[in-house]
Amino acid sequence: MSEPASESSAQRAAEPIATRRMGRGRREEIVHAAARTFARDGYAAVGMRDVAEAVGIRGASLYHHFGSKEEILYAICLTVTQEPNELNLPLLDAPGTPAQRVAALVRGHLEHLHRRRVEHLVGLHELAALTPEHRAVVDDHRRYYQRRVRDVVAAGVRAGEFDVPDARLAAFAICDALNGISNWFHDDGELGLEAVVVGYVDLVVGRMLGAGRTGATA
Amino acid sequence: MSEPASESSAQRAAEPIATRRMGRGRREEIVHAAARTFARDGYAAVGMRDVAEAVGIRGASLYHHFGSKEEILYAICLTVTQEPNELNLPLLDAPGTPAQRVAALVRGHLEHLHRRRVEHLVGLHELAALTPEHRAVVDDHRRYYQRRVRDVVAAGVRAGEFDVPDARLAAFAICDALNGISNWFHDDGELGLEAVVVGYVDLVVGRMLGAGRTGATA
DNA sequence: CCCCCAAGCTAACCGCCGTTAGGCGACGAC
DNA sequence: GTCGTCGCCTAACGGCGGTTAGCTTGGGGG
Repeated sequence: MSEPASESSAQRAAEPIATRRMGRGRREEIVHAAARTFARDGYAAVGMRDVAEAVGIRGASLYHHFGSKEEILYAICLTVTQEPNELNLPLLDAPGTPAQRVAALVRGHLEHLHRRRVEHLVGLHELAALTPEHRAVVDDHRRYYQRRVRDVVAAGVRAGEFDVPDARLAAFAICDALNGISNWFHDDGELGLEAVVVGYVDLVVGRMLGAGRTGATA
Repeated sequence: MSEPASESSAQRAAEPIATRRMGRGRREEIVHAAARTFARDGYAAVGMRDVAEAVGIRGASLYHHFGSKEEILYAICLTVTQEPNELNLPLLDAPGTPAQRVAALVRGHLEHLHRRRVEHLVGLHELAALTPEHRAVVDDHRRYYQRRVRDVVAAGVRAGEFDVPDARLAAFAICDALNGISNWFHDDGELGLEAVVVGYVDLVVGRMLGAGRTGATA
């Protein structure tokens, strides 16, 4: 939806990023490889040459796809803020009770967290390295997500389905608990993704929000 | 060199004699100043000269107190992992029901989070910059804390006071929700610390752990 | 009274890393 | 065919920043 018109693309040629369709797959490849490296060693400890090596090219060649190192980080951060907004938030607009919709959001959030695991690790920890403008965009996306969560919680409270004194606090607790998962979840751990999804839907919807008595969590 | 630069002489004159005698407190002063700077600009973007300027000395002089920049970061990380272990975990050994003990831990945790706010911001986000050995120590402290939380949750479940299917998941959710607070809490916000403490004790102990029915949370 | 050490300073090094300049082969369009 | 341009290359710059070396000073213990 939101197409951030970066001024840096104007200096390069009369061809903005949006029309560069050739390198689209390449861009995603670079972003993903960079995310993996950043997640393992930290953004600051990884050089452009390292990122380039991860995709089999030379460091300077990266500048044919991205204007700067920070732009790569920005792309990573967008996939963990903008993408959930586009994929998960529609679940809150789907038909059903607030409990059902929150449950669907929790599941969708965790599946996205799992699918883009390395990107989330980077996007949660390396925000300080972003340009102030990019940081503002990312923060806006995240704030909007939290606000939508808060709104659906408040709606559930008004409908008598949820029972929490403060929808704001509950929304914060929910979002923090969900996002924190990416810090400890491992594919090879004792807990499978589905077990975590079921457990967190129960914890969040059934217990924290107090919707267990209506039995509408499934 | 008979006449030093005006700037350094001004700094020297601005520092009373008290600075000279503080051999022990100087480290803490540096750590706190560094934490504030790291929290605002990010560890990588802050140079030793910046940290030094924050305490009124020159960059090279920092090496009389710390062996490296990473050692300062390590000290910060210890105050947000080792210190909670020493201050908060004893609350779990105090007399009382599991619900009361968890409630006390939540309060203690949030108060420490507030007292060492900048240190927590750094300690949560800059772990990647630590030496592998230091990183291991910090991770050990954090794992131990989480394990103690899990154990008291499990104890409450065995005592019939809590009602959660998986103590591990509940402990993760609790710790993540608590630590996440430092990312959004502001002293000048609408929510005061005490309101957050009360709200989270209710959310975590009363609702997530299901101890509301026994009325033992206070 | 003298010596030593803690704590600070200036100067400088040096290696890393983001970034730029300019060239070269391949390939699709005309 | 030829032309442009896309993607990649090599070479190199520029400087930032952590770290070291060596000096000065002031205060406290012997």
